[in-house]
Amino acid sequence: MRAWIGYRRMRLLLDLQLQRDLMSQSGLSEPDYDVLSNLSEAEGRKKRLSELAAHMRWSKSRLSHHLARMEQRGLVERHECPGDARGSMVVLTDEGWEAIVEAAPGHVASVRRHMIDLLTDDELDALADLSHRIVEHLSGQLPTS
Amino acid sequence: MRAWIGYRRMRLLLDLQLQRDLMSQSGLSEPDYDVLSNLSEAEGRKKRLSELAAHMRWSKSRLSHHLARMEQRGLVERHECPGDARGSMVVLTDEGWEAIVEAAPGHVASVRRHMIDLLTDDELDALADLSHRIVEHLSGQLPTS
DNA sequence: CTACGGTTGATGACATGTCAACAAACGGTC
DNA sequence: GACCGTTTGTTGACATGTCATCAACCGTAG
Repeated sequence: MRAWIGYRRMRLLLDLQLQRDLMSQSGLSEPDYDVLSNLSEAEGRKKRLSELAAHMRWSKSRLSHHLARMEQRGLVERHECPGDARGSMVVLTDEGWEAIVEAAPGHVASVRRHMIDLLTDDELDALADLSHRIVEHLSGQLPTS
Repeated sequence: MRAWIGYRRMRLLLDLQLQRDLMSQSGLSEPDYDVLSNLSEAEGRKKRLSELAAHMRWSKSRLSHHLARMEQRGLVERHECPGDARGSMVVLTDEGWEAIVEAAPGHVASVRRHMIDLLTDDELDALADLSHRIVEHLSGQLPTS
């Protein structure tokens, strides 16, 4: 029970803090950051919408809505998908690239300050292990979507 | 980094799973459950709105909106607050009490199944300790609100 | 070629959360 | 008692996420 209560409260406060740091430093929300980060690591800074959604474990609907908003801000673009007229390619714009490049160091520092630096090496190992186990467990029984 | 990535993914999947279990078993969302749970433990099954908000670390606005929705479903009621004509007392209705009593066992079982039972005693201790330390750290630098 | 079931992504309605502005009431001071 | 800064809770506008639905497109079977 201690572990559960602690986890809940940590999750609440940590998210709040990171969200605020990120927003104040770069004007990006965490979902924005995740999308940009994923795209920036992709081949050619672009990715098929459904692949992106699957990798992030977002619904296509959510991603589509979010991209619409990011598109309006000039961070990404939708291009036609060669070989599949249904699909769309999500492309990182130069502006989006700059945004993630500027935001990343601050975000990483923020994560270190509020989490990583507070834990011992043993604790980090334990956390990595246990979260990996839980993720494995849950991945097995998620909807195939 | 492993710890960070793992934590992120665990958080995403675990929330999804628990949310779905809870919703399908009892028709309550996690925020609903948290509100009801808090109220059910309170003196006389009622609590001042701002106290409730502070204890849950929700904004008063969020709580007010959420209560409006829960009130429409008959789970809670707003009463006048004796001694402070501004305030409002949030009161658990009988219906709300039944809802939380029925939902609790399933939710606890769900938490055990997807998290607690997957971890060793050492890991649970470690998680409790590290989350407590992070919460302490973050509590120190939160807005006074 | 045509038909058919499955996939892809967009969309509208709606639930939820954030933020800023507000009115009412409080409490201490003069 | 009138004043004034603070606290309380509500509200509206808006950002975000979910769900069901849809049209267009794919691939395959006949």
